[in-house]
Amino acid sequence: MDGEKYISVRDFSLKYTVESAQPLTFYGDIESGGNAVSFVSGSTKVFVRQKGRKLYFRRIGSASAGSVEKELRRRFGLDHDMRRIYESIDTDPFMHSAIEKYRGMRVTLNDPWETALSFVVSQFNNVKRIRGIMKCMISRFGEQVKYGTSGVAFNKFPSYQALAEASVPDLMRCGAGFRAKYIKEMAAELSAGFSLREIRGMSYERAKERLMELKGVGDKVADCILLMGYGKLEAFPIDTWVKRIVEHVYFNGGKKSVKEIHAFAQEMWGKHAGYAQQYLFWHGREAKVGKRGQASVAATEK
DNA sequence: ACCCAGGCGGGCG
DNA sequence: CGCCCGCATGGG
Repeated sequence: MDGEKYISVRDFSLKYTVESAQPLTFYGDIESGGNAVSFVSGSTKVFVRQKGRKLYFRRIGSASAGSVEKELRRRFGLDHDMRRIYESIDTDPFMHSAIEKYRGMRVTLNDPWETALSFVVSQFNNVKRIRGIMKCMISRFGEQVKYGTSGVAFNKFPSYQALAEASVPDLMRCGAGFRAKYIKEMAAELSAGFSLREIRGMSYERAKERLMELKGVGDKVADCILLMGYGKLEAFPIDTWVKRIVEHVYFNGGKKSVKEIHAFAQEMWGKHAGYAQQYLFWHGREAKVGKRGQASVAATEK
């Protein structure tokens, strides 16, 4: 392991990024109130912490410092043009306060398989339990890596082959519940040759259609995979929170179908709708928008 | 006890 | 198509 190096950053918050229920949140180890995190990338364990405009990192494993820096830039969206993105999603008072409150939160870009597994596990589930299930699967099914004589050891992210070979009861022992059969079947489809690589070259619409052929992947999970696994920033995942928040903030509480909300989001935020979604989701969730006891919020207020 | 959680698949009209 | 239901599990 080499010493610590750093990347200069601006409009970046490691804390908000890792806390906001993205794939890394589900299996990375968040420390120091969100200002530090460690995670395994390939066969290398990476430690990251932020102090002001410096993002410090160190590593255990074979990857070079240069490749880790490149991975961090890619993964944390450090090269996203935040000035332009904020400009295009700062459409109303609600979005404005979301941006103000969580400035620096990035949409992360993760491995497609890691993203797919994370969001299949996320369905009809809560963040705390998703974390527990992901960590269990990593420790039980991920190949163990050891470095040096000090006995430093950690597990790689499990391969889909490993999960395809696992039994449903084994997966359920990690708390996966009724999702266990989806996980096994999706892993089996990938092992049988379903190409996640080919998705990369497809249009958003075609890619979504293709991903939804996987067991356990529906409209919402497909959009999550496209947004956080492929960097398709126009994807707009609609979960119970986003649906409730959009209805409450932009339609005065009126019920809207998922289809109507997709159309609304595209019209409103276009190619950066995915960024708008992440800020809507996190700000709305923290403020309990549309839930009992929330403070009043509306797009037109004030 | 009861309700909910970053939904999806399957069945029905 | 759209609608409705069941689904494992743990925490509030």
